[in-house]
Amino acid sequence: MPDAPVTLSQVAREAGVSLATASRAINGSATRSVREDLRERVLETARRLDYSPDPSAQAMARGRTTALGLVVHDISDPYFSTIAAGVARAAEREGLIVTLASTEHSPDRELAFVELARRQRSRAIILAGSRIALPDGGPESPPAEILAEAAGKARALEMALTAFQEAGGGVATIGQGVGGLPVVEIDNAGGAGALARALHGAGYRRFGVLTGPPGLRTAADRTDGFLETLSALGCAALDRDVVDGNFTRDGGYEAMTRLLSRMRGDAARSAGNIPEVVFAVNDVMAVGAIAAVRDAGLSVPGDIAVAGFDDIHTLRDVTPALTTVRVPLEEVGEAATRLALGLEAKNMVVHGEVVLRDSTPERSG
Amino acid sequence: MPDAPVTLSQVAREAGVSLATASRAINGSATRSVREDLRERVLETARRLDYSPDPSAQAMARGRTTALGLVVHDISDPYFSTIAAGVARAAEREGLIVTLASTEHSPDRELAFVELARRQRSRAIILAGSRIALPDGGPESPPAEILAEAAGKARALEMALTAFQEAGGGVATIGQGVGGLPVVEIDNAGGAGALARALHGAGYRRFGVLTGPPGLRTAADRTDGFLETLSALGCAALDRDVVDGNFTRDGGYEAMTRLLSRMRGDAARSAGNIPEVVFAVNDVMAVGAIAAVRDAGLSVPGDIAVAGFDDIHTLRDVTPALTTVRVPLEEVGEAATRLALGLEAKNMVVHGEVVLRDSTPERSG
DNA sequence: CTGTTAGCGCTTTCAT
DNA sequence: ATGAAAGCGCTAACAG
Repeated sequence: MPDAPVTLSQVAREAGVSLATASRAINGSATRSVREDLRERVLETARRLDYSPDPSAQAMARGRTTALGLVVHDISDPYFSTIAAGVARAAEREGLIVTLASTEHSPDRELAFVELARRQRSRAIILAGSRIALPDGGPESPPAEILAEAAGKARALEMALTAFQEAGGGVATIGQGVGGLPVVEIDNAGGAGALARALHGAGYRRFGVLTGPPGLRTAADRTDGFLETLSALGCAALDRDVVDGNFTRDGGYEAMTRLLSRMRGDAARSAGNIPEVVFAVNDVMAVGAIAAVRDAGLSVPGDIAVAGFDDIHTLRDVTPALTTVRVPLEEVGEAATRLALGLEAKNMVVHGEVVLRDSTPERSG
Repeated sequence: MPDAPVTLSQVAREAGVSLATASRAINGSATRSVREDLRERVLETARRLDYSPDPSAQAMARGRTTALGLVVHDISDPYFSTIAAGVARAAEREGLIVTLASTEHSPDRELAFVELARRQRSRAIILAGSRIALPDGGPESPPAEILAEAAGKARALEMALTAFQEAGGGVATIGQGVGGLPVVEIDNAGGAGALARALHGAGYRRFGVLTGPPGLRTAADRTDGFLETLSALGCAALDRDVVDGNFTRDGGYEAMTRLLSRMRGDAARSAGNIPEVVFAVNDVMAVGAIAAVRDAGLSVPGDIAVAGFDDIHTLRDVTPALTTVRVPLEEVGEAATRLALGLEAKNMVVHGEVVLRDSTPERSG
């Protein structure tokens, strides 16, 4: 027979106390206290009956749930799944249940989940990799109407987040700040700059960049940080390529293919206009870029060196080993959780660490 | 001001109807119906007030939640995160919220989550990669007490799952069946067998196997399927190695390293006792194995060919491209969701597809 | 067809 | 220190 879960009142009856006392004994009330022997008795019967509270009922009574919402673009992307692992660990430590939303890059779905979190009275919500930030309207930026629509959605999301916060929920974003909301900031610009400096130090002088999709702040910051450091060093990128799509392996492949074909057609090719190294703004794209180089009959790093960003663990064994900027993603997830829960001072910033590997060998000459 | 979410009674009042009518208008009661104009009016006010129901309250009243529990070993493992993507997609389609549990390979935590799901009255629960199955007590099997403990935990888990089911929850497991519970079975043995046949067809005759941790059914089935087909073809594996740890990249690395050192010391080495190809029972391990071969100063596939299992998307670009058995993990996740929800007939089985790539080139001679 | 009224399981005043 | 009772927001009998 479907044995219904044991309720608190059963425990109370069995222990010979009132419902209220049982409740207080089990989750120690702030104001009231319970006589030692009674508490003992209640706890013991609870254990014996294998009682455990119904989260929904507690949520109703307390006006807040025990749920922590995690919103990612795509849980199958190792960037996000690594963050998710950190969040899951930290959440469990706090006794919270994590509810996962994989938006598949849809801003509408992102918004819907934030609103769901609010009405569901989630304890907190963590947004990873939000597209919230807007492109700065550079030369390759999309048409105005698209921009306006994106701006509208970004604003709606920010409002929803703020509303959630005002309703008492905790919020944390991962990546970059959003209108004053708490953030575990990843120093994308700084990391990319450090990478540029390291590559320059290794003897590279001619650079290409696969920038990732316009409108993704993470991508833009990495690009900018890289380019700015480059010019500070007296170099300029030879070529940059905007990747459509979503920061993916295939995006990296296509971008590199375009970059390569541009080089081929280039009359200035003999003038040394070929990048010695190409920086793809994340590892997953870098891997696609390497594949593209190979499919074009060239070699990495022989003909072109390639560097990425993130240091995705699963990609640790690609060949040649990828030069990248390590970001402790799992820790970022944990930090975001603590931040969202108010266990931590706000707005921490995580710095990446440059890791030079075989994909960008020291360049002698 | 923390604007509290709009409640149904506010909507009812505003629309000038009773609470019950409002409820019926919004989620069409099975038995009762509502006059068209009233329904309209309610719906309109609900929209205007931006009402949305409180899931906890609905859960209490209805006696069941809108939550779908997903339990995985490690969400940062691409095998599981890909499954999770499928589950998330299917769940969203059904209007369910997925609550994620990453157990970090702890059977205790697995059990705890199943029990949580029950008392929380989750609609359904999906277990991926459970360690539920027991080793068959082969020569390398662990000591009896460990076995007994594992058996106890497996039994407890199965009981919890059954209890959950009897309480009205849906259940699906992924990988292999568990005591008659619904399962999206992955034909691990068949896939591994097909791989063995394909490698044999490509000219390989001397095989090694990195079997993965004892006690993991998925690993065991793949190993067995491979070895059985091998002997049917008149071959035997030269060497097999048990990987401690958890089916991971490092596990693969270590296992391959051990296998290699065994070969070195082997007097029979000149007698052709070196495997031509090593089958690692999943891609992640295979990647580690390749790294180990290289670190030993040998090459893949020049000195040793390597094959994996799963066809993890993120690993698509390792070099050399990995021969593997493709498992449509995302679809598996979707199927499991439908199965757990009773939208699908039970116990589907998914067959993998052998994909021969550069890591196991045709062997002439 | 609509409205009234019990709860769902738990927390929390408010009395005692 | 304990208990009785009033909800939390919603659904589902049960009356009209």
